[in-house]
Amino acid sequence: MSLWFENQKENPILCVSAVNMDERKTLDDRAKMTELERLRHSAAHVMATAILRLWPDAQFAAGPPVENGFYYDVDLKHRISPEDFMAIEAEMKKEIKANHPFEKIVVTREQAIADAQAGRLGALGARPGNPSVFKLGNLEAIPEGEQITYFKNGDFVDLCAGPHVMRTGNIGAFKLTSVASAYYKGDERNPQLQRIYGTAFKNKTQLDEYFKMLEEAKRRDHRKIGQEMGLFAIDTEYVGPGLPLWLPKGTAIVEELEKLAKETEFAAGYVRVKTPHIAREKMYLTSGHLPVLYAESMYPPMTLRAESGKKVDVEAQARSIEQSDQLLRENMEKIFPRLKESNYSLQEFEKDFWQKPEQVRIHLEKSAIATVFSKSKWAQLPEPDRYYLKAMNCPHHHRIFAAEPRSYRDLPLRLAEYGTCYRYEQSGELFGLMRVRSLNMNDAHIYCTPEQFAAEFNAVNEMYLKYFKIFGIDKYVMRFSTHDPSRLTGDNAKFVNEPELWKQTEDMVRQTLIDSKIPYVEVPNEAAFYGPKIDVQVWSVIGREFTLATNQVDFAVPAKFGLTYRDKDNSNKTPLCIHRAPLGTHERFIGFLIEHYAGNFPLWLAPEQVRVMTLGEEEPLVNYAKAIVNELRANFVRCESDFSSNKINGKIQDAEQAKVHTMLVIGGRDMEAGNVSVRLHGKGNLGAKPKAEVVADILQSIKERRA
RNA sequence: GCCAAUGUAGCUCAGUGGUAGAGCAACGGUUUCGUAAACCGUCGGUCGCCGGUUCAAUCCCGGCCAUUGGCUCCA
Repeated sequence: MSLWFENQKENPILCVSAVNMDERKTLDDRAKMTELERLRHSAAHVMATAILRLWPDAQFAAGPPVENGFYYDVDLKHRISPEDFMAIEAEMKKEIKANHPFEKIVVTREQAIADAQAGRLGALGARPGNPSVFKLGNLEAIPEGEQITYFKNGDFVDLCAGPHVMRTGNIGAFKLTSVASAYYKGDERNPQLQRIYGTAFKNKTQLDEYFKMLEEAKRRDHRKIGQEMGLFAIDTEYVGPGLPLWLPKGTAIVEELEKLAKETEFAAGYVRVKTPHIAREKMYLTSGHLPVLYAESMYPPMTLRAESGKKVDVEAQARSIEQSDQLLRENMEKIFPRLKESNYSLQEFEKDFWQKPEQVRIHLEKSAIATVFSKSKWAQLPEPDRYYLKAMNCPHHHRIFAAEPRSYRDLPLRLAEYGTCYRYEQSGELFGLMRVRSLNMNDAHIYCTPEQFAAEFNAVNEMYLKYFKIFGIDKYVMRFSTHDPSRLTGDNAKFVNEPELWKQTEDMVRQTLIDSKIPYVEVPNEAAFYGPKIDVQVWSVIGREFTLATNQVDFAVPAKFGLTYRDKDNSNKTPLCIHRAPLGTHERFIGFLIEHYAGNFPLWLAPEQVRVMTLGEEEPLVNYAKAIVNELRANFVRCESDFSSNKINGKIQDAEQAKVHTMLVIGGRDMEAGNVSVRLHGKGNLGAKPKAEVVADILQSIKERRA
């Protein structure tokens, strides 16, 4: 159940996209379950019933309806695989055929605890010695005074607040879809359970439609289309997982987006900067990314240290020392007897090294030398000099702010950059272009005074809306993320420890949102480490949901860098900083656009905007066609040609499959009349038109960024 | 990172304990075609990587890597 806003500003505050109708929603929320959700919730119970018939010792945790179906989390020794689905579905059918009523039973907390301990909850009967452990946990989460209920279908009794359909027979058509894993209550410290997914509908027709829709979604998948259209490639073997290569066609889109951003930002008073991709450790110790708050999302450092004019990889040495083996050392000592001397320095070693014959040197790996040599030297090495790949652009921008003295007259200062960042996302999180390790952010940092904050923050929000209009994005939610005070300090600290500033800035953002009447939802505990933020969550047409744009407040880091401006009263003050990325990253944004348009990009974005093809290869005809190609290319239109000996149907087939936006088909008749025949991708033949008119229309459409 | 599934030619996919096939693409030739596939031929693979079992492994077993579906995390 996802709620979104259809680009309207009617209801100022709004409800949550309840992806999980989970155990701990309020009873009120649960009562709002739609008919279909009830049906799926009931299907989850029936599935549990079936699983218990096959594996009586299964322990169940939570089994809610979700956006496209339902799941039930189960703890079971047997690993359920899709091969088991048939058997489970067969048991489910029996339960549905039996048409048991769903009976609601009200019990006392004492009774519920006793039943759980007897293993009777989420079970077909009492299971001595096998208590319903997860149900006990769920019981604890139910507030005092709230009614505790069971639902019973046939022999199966479950702790459940409902609601359900009347009878098992009301579950029309269902199918198990996948098995995944999930932590109990979503917490990775809890045991890992098997999550069995299924879906259910009122009838077979709707179920079939759903699977058809999934097929359609597969066709639109950005990974598939990106591959077919030659937009990007991910070369895990040579480049690395999560590090996409933009092929020429994809780069065309990248550059159109950058052009759009640059024009928009220029008009909004931004200035552009450029920064390197790496920085020294001090940068991130100062910003707070290191040592804790962002460390696990960063690539490990490159460690450099100058010694006798050579770069030495100190970290590699350290690792090698730990693993060094005696044999290696002995072999090395045969070649370099002085290694046995404790005061043998690296400089001396180097001299000796270069005196050895090449055949010897060639077999000595650098790391082997480091291993043997540094064993005694390690303690003498100076502090390593570490460089990190940047995970964010802000620290570099802060240093640009610091590069010159600033006056209140300079503010707001808006520094923009399409900056490339590198984040070490966990391996299981990588996903096509949507979740990658190298990302190009449509980034900018706005340094302003508290008085300027609301106007600047709003201007950023307005910029989102402007972009969304261009791309026809009408399903989105603004998510206002705040901090969790319990995570300012301690082992699982997630936010900078500035409780007062958190409160002030969160109030400020909330007020700005309310004043501007932008609909939003508030989500606790999801702020950036340096301040509250607004993310814009969108849904691609195939129902994939993710965060595109972001607008974040930073009250903490400018102060850590000692950034100040001279105010009217001649005092030095710390600016506020707004981090914003309305187009998110190229990777995710283009991934989204591919699915949004199903690869059928509007003319201005299309990788290949125009293809000119001829009927035949006669010279005059080809020359006429070439002149058109040249004219378009002279106007920066991405125009290709097909003058091959292929038949026209074949050429058209090729162009349609390549999703070329505009196809210009030229034969003798067109040439004689000074015409071209226009065919639009997916729209068929529009017939012959005067050449000049067609060219002008193409240029105009691109200029206006027509949808 | 965790759980599960998957990995065969550029792409989509067959297949087998005895060192592999199809269609499309690519390349060469023939064809000169008015809006979604003209015809013929050729090339193309360390069957993800490493190890084990076996006379013999792409197939069986183990480890690793990657992808996918989720979990956790996030632009």
